[in-house]
Amino acid sequence: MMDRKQRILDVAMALADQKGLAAVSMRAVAKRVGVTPMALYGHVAGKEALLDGLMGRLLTELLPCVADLPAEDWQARLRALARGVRTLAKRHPSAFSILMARPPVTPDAVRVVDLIYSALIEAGVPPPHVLRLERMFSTFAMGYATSEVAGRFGAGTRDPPDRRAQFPPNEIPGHRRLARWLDRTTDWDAEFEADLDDLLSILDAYRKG
Amino acid sequence: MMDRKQRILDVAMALADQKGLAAVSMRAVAKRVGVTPMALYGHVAGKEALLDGLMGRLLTELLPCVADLPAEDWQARLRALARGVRTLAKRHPSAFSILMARPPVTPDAVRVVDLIYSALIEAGVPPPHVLRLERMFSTFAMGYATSEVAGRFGAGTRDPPDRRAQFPPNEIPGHRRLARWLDRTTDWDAEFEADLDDLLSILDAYRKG
DNA sequence: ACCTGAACACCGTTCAAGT
DNA sequence: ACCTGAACACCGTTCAAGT
Repeated sequence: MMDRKQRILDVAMALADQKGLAAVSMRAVAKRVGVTPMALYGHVAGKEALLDGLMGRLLTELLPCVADLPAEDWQARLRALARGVRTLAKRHPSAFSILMARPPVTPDAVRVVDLIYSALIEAGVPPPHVLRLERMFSTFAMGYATSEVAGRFGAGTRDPPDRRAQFPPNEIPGHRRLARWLDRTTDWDAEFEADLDDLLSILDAYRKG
Repeated sequence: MMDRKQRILDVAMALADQKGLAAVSMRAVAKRVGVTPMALYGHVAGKEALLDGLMGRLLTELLPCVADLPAEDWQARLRALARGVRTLAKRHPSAFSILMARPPVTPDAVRVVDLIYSALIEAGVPPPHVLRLERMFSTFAMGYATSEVAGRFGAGTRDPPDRRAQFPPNEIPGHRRLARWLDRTTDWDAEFEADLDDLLSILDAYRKG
């Protein structure tokens, strides 16, 4: 038999994937594990610890995305990490939001940060800028993925003619001028890659070697 | 007497500010309003609608941050918006997370997006890029503010010597090489401004006029 | 060491009833 | 039109008790 704690986290993640994060309750997890709610407390300190455990799972799942890439190819590694974040968000859309909502406390969080630090150092970014640019890079990747799965993108432009019709024309002049483009559908993969290009071009400006 | 719905949202926001988003329950709001929980349902469709109402409040509070700035000064407007987002997050740290967790459905969400569209158009960014760069810009500003108030920044580096000590030295080589800088405290205001500089420099590359 | 049962103080929401 | 009371099906967690 498997470690009980791992089984609990398996069940919690499956529940999040199938029914959303709101359905991840101590009682629902216990029922699926086949045990009384109180039995969970022997393996997990409480609900908060359960969510931290899910965060750990997410970060562990992210780590292998750079495994095949040599340390020298820092651009490929940064791109792979960013794409990995987005893939992770699509695999676990409900649980993913934990990553932006709570402080990262697991060891793998430090490992992920270290992958980005190492890539930036390899790129020749001076150390004082590495810390900041790591945060900028990860903030963008997580923010984009979160926005995508949470529906933040598209909600403002979804059914745009209807929404725009609610406003007097001069109140939202930007939308008015962009109407032609707002009615197009967006290729989110392509947009993400274009954003990555722009961000990597920023890094270029800081490289010294 | 004030509109009941506005009073309900006042109370909900105050509750979020004082006791966190988890304390914003229909029952707790009703108690503070001085009414039975069921009485709320006449003015708000349910808990979800209540949270949408809070999102509306946040966006309405953000809008005036560019009021004094002329449309021509698009750089000042973008900077003011980004700073406004961050100020908003500090004023309502708990409620702020709603903005990244749910699709923006209020009219003011469209108005905020329009301010950024207009600034980018004013800057001379070609229309096809405006939509993408608006999302990149807002994703960054919201992501930074969310990370800051949710504790995502700093958690990995807080008490860094202790955390680093848990790892064999070669497993996190980036942290090892950056140890000298990791032990410094970070000026988050300055970091945000530096990030803004970098993002605005990206926009510069797309300007045509 | 690991689990259970009963209990406490909470949730969101429905529904029928009151004024 | 607006509110209430009782009820239903849930929560997280404590505590004493079982094996």
